Amino acid sequence: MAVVPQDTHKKSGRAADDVVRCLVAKIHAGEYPDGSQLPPERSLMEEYGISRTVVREAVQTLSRQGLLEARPRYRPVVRKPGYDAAISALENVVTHLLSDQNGVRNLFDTRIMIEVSLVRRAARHAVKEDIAALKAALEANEAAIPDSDLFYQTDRAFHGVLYEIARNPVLPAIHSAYVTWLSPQWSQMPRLPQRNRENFEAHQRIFDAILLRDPDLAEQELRDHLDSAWLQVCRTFDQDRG
Amino acid sequence: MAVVPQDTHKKSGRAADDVVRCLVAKIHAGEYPDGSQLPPERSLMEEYGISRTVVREAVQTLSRQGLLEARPRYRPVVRKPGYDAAISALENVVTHLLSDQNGVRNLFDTRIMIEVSLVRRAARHAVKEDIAALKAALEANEAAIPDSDLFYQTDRAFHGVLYEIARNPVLPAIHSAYVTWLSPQWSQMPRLPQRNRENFEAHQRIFDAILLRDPDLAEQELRDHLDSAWLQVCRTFDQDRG
DNA sequence: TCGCCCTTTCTGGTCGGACCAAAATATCTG
DNA sequence: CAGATATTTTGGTCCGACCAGAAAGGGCGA
Repeated sequence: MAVVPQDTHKKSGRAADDVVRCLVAKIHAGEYPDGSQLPPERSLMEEYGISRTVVREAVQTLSRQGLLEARPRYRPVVRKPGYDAAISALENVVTHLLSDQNGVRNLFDTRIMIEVSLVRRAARHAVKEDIAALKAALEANEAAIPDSDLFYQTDRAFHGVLYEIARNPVLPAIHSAYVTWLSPQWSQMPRLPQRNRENFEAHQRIFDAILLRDPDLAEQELRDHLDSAWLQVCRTFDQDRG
Repeated sequence: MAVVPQDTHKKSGRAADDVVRCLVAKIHAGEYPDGSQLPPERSLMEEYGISRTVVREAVQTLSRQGLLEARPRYRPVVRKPGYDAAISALENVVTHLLSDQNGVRNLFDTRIMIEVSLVRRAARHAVKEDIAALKAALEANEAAIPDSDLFYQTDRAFHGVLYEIARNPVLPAIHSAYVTWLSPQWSQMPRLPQRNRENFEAHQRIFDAILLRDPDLAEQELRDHLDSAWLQVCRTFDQDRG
């Protein structure tokens, strides 16, 4: 019997929205614990006194938003979404926003802005574990210079360490978002060991600046690094730059 | 008779996803111009050779993602989403992430980080139009000290100017996201003219630091301002702080 | 008794048809 | 021509049905 949804007749035109609200509340309240599976659609339609159509619409909505994980023929699984789930919900929209070089530039600028903040913070507050992690990432990066694919991974990892230093779970999610959204631009670039080395050396300089506890220098090195990366992208795409 | 969608039989288990992809492509390609309305569902089901169920599912998906605006009983309208549309798609997820004070703190920290970047940038690169805008916002803010509601608006507006100085359309969207998501915390705080005055003076100091072209000072003033705001919030909610 | 395979049931995915109410459109009237 | 009215369109909801894959149950052999 469970809770007959007290029929909160919002003035909403959509029946599914009420169900969505109710399900959200239940998930939020822990009535559907994280990882558990939702009742079958046919149970829900009985419980809420609505048709399966509406149930499915509600489930789909929650699924699109990342609160449910609905694989093709399995029962939907409750998933308290992480910060990264949130970001994946943006995929289609972001694709549109990035359709022109302008959008890419705008996004890239925010990346510069954020990473500048991160390195400044690192230069001032990094503890030795952070330094060690950076150093490890840097060495892996150097070792990967001859292998461009591996270099790409270690490059990402190095920047990823920066996003973790603040110990704010939002930031790694943002990093993975940048990687995902900007990778189309990056992955088409020619990868030459020569360029790998230059990028590694940029990483090295950033690392050194952090070691020196010099936020301004770290910022400058990072800006140079990312500006250079942007130039490479622009050259690859043979388009005007911002 | 319209374009029979070349039936890109992806291995996808969901029929609606194919339609979604196709519609996204058409919107993206301008075949459905921004602002135009989508064909009726019954036309689409004929065009794609699918049932109305699937059509509706696809439309709903796009609507949730902000590419369509589907008011209850109107034809869906094509909307090339702006950066803010993207953010509104996150609402439910973010609501969950903010369910505990920890999530709020994490989000607020990113706000501090970003606004620090903004004021540093302003201190270094603001042109006189920016200064003028800041000054105007500041004066409006001061004039609103006795009226707490109005003060809240002008407070928001002052910070909003900071987000506009970089002339990156992503940033104002982020600002409005912060305002939307963090307002539940803020709006329940007692609003006293005394506190308004303190906040205004903080704004004043930030503005002065920008005028002085002193990024470090501007950063410090902004941190003090936001840290203070956070303390107020914590005190209001009588919860432990991070 | 244990483990494997087969059958039944369950469940989500899709379909087609139907009805309603509101919106859009056409039509009629003054 | 304008406004009121009738008709068509269209989205929202519901129903019942079928299919195919997944889960569960049961029987058989070792």
